[in-house]
Amino acid sequence: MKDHYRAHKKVLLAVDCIIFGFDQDNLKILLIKRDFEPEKGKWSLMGGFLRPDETLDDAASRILQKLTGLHDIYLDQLRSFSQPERDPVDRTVSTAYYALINIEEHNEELTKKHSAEWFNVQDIPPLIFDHDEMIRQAIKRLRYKASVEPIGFELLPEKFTMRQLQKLYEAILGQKLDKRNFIKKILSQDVLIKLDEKDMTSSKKGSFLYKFDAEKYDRFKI
Amino acid sequence: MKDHYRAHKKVLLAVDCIIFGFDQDNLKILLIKRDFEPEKGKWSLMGGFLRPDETLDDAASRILQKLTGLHDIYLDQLRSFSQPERDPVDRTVSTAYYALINIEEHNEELTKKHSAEWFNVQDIPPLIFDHDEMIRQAIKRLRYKASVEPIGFELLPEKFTMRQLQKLYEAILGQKLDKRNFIKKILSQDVLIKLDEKDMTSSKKGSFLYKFDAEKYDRFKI
DNA sequence: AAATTTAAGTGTATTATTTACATTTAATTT
DNA sequence: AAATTAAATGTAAATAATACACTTAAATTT
Repeated sequence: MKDHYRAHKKVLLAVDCIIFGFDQDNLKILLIKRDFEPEKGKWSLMGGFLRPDETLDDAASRILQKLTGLHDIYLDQLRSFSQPERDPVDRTVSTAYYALINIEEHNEELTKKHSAEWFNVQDIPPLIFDHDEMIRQAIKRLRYKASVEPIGFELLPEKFTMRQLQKLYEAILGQKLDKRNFIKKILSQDVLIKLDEKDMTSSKKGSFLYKFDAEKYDRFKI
Repeated sequence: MKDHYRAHKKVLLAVDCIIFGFDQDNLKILLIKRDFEPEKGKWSLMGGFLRPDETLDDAASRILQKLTGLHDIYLDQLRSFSQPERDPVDRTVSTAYYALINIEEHNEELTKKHSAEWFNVQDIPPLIFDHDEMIRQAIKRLRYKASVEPIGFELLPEKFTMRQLQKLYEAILGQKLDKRNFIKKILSQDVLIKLDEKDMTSSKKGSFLYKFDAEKYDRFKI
């Protein structure tokens, strides 16, 4: 190795995942009881360390898969957190990622293992290190995204009603929305396909189901 | 150190700075001729390694100050880049920051040292590693910022004309803007103070100078 | 002193987007 | 047949974005 490089101290690089889910009412985050020291037994984001042969994106996918068993999850890098004393054991810089997953479809795999548990975003327990700050920033980012591009494909079942989609947006943005204006706006984005099928569980009349037009949805993404 | 931690490989953590400046006509980026191996002599972003006692933000400030001599520069974290082979010498993850500085006020300090040179954003030479990708993403971020909040305080002299501000926006966004609509929009944001003073260099009539209202400008920031 | 030159400064009409707001409809249950 | 339930729907008003061209202030030239 070149001398110039040798002079510098290496650090541990961690990845922490803010895993968002939606349960038809509330935006939730998956937390785990940390099973090693320090702070063993406290609530924490799911995390792990970067391996020599992978990118941070790879590491986030791997860690997410370990917890959820799921491949091909939506993941986006949030930012890196680097307070020198954030982890008291050893200098560790952590890059936070956030993920969106469908709770209903994958609930069994999730909470069995790792003593994982979903918490409403308004109701997060005390967390280790700077994980609360990571969550704060992830929510801010998710809100921003919801305001500029369609979102929800990853958080909803394949077929969903307008009401469900609106509730998801309300949960993300933390505010009530007007039904007519919401529908108008969403339909103008032209990313939904209206199905010939109704969901009959919510009312006597039933409500039409929609699905995302994957191609148009992707084209919309920034 | 705890066993759990010992098992993981440490990496070098670098910081690279995309330094934006504006010369009254073009958006520019400051590059340096790299003075060590590998890739010695090639153009590169200004960078350095994280020290044990500092945050990534601190490191970016320090590195920026080394090159520019300037304190209190606007700096924002872009994201971390982690391809395993991005630096051929040793595994190095780099966190990119972008900075905005006023070229005119600081040109001497800058280009003397470190064989630094300003390049138009449309005209960046081949760079080492993944620095071109970092620049691409930084420009994208800067454009986004310019579209949602006032920008330019850091890139313009203290007093400036509407024409200069418009040219800055045009350089950032890479497109011509309508003069009347631009002024209307900027004034509606209520972050400018019109001075009783004219710049007489650009025309016979002279044009009024403005400055930013620091308090209102900051309140606008996301 | 009048005419010319130069860039600064200004307004309005049109279109698109966002917001506020209430009734009707389809199907089931009683 | 009447009542119930949530779904579905439209319009007017306000705000924001866009397109577009002439007048003005001061210096310079004739």
